[in-house]
Amino acid sequence: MKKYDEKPSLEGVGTLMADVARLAGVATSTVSRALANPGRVNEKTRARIAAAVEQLGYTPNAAARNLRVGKSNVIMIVLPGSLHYGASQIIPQVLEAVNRTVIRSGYNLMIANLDRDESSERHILDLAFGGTIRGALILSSQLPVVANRSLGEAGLPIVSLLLDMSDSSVPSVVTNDRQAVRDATRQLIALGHTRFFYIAGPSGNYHDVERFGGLVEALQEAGLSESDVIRSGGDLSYQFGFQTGLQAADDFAALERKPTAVVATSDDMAISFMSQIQKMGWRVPQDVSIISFDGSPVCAFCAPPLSTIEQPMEQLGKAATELLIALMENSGHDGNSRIVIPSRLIRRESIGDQRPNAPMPRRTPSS
Amino acid sequence: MKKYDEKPSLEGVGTLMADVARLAGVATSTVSRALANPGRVNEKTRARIAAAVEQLGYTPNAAARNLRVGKSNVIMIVLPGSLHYGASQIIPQVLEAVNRTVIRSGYNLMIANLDRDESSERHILDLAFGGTIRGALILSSQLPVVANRSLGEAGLPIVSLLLDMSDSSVPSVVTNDRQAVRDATRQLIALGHTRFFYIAGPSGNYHDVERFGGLVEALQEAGLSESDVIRSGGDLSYQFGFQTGLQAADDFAALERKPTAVVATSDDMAISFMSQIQKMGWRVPQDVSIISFDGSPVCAFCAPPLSTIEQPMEQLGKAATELLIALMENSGHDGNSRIVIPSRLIRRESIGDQRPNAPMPRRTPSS
DNA sequence: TTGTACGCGTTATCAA
DNA sequence: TTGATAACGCGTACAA
Repeated sequence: MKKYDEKPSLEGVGTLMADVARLAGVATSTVSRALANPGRVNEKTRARIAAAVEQLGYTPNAAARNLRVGKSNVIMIVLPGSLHYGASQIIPQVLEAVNRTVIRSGYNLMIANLDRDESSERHILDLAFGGTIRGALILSSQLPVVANRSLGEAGLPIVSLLLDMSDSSVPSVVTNDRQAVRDATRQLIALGHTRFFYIAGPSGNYHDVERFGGLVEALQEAGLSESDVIRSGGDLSYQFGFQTGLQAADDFAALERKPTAVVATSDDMAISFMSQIQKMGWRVPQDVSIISFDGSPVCAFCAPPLSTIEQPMEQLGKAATELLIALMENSGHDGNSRIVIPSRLIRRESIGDQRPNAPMPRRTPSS
Repeated sequence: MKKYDEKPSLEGVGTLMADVARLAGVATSTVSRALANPGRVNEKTRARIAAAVEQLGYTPNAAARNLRVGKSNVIMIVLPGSLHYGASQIIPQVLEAVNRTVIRSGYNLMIANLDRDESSERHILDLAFGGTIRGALILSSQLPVVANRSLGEAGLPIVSLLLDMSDSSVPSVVTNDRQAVRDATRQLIALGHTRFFYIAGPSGNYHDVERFGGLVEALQEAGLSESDVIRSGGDLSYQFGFQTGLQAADDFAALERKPTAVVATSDDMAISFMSQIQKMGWRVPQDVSIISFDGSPVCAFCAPPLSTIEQPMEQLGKAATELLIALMENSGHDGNSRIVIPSRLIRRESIGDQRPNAPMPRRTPSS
């Protein structure tokens, strides 16, 4: 007989299933059964076991169980590099919704950050290939790949949240950004707006493509064209949306013929943009109308209150998590599903009328 | 010989240490050693093993390792019930800082939410007693306790973040809220303010006690007293800071003698409060000066830009995580340590001068 | 309905 | 420096 370890078990978690079994006067297998499948054990012994569990404060060891059953109960959420990338407001909300759903289903949530460096990719792959996680929720446009391992080939279910990756056969839960922008733009056009200013997030991004696309579609419907919209932003070096908005304000100020309607791709951008152009002398909405994206609560308290296309984070997080869990539990993986959740414009005073007979006067700022 | 399982290993994680050993022509124990302690193995075989690992894309199974070594590499962060409780802005920041530090140290971060119900407490305790986690970071004022188990007795290191629990012998990393409010209040008093309005978060809360305490201390220093400050807020039924701010504006409007200085305990409250009282006809800062807490970036873009006491989330998260890891790794647990990180007032235009000869005129709103 | 016995994949001990 | 081997704590096939 050998003494390997000093400590017979995990720190402070002294109680083993064997202890429970001893106290209840049964075998460990009976305890295991009583816990996992109470129906398949005599009611009386089940009660005795339950009492012993209670008395000892027994909690099954997760590592041992995971090892034995060959699967974990941890879900990983992969967040884009910086938590506040343009969209500082929405990540926490989605995280909360996801976490709630995860817990409610008996799983645990682990966070991973996908920066653009190899070490964070490797870290994620270790989690996946090391069996730590059972499934992954991705909020980033690229699946991590290092050397001969890639998340797609880890053999675990993946669901993309916010970004549509269904054409890469990653089931996705997204909003109908394109349509939402199209509808919002139609409203602006109906109010007489014909010259647009678009403040992009990281350009080429799925969201950027969809949103800009929706804007252009609405323009074309109305006989306008892509040349009637001026793009700003899209610079990856601006990490905070606020900075992008400030830069956009400078871009705006430099234009000869001012657009009258602005579509910003995040509330942060819109807030700093509006603040800055107001400082420069333009009035919102008399001179410039603004709408943005995300539906941050703070928009209601801007001056004027900011119109924003609400991202239904609660529903998105919940739907994505439920889809992932379904994929984890039914091996019947049905491939490239795609769930679209509608977002809607919350219309507030930042939208103004530009028609010739509009109730509110237009003007050109002095400077 | 019996066939227990259909699948010989974890889903999609087919490669075992035994496979690596076979390919490299060594025993598994040598592989294990080469990975954990490269110095204690012949350089040539180490290289052969490394090549085999690379070729097979081998990743060690975490559950098996955790089981064997009796400890996990997961840190849990316990967030207060609702992610946006008054302080919607700071949780994501702290989460990011914590996560970065956790990953960099080779650990993983798991999220837990401490709602006020028993199931979430039980969930947290299962994580702790089940050996899933190795240490915990707490952002909630109470340690979970259910029946005969309590987090404090799980035998794992705990560090409190933001809330001072060092008197309950939980090492804590906090800001010097009391002093920060005292200093800010002194500045307001120096500008002639003598009547204050305080918008509380959850009252009785550690933060509330500290912040209100700091305010009162400054008043007393100046020969004023607690009766010169009117409290609002503190209502637990208001989940969002924004709602608290709106309610506070109504409270403010109902006062006979208006205070001239407002201290809000979160930026959200201050933003909606300011917006609302401006709508009602008061001017900021001519009639009312406002300072708040958190240092949210958005404050810079309010009208007028909002003064706010910045919470150094980066440093807090980093310090707390490093402390926790130190406690996890050195069993030399030194008990009730306490790290205080200074917060500072970012002074902006929301603070005005109320002295008789002040450059800016006061006035009373018409209504 | 319950007990016996084995193995999940890894690390650590000991002997070679 | 390396290899054989015994655990870590649990779940499950099988026998009783």
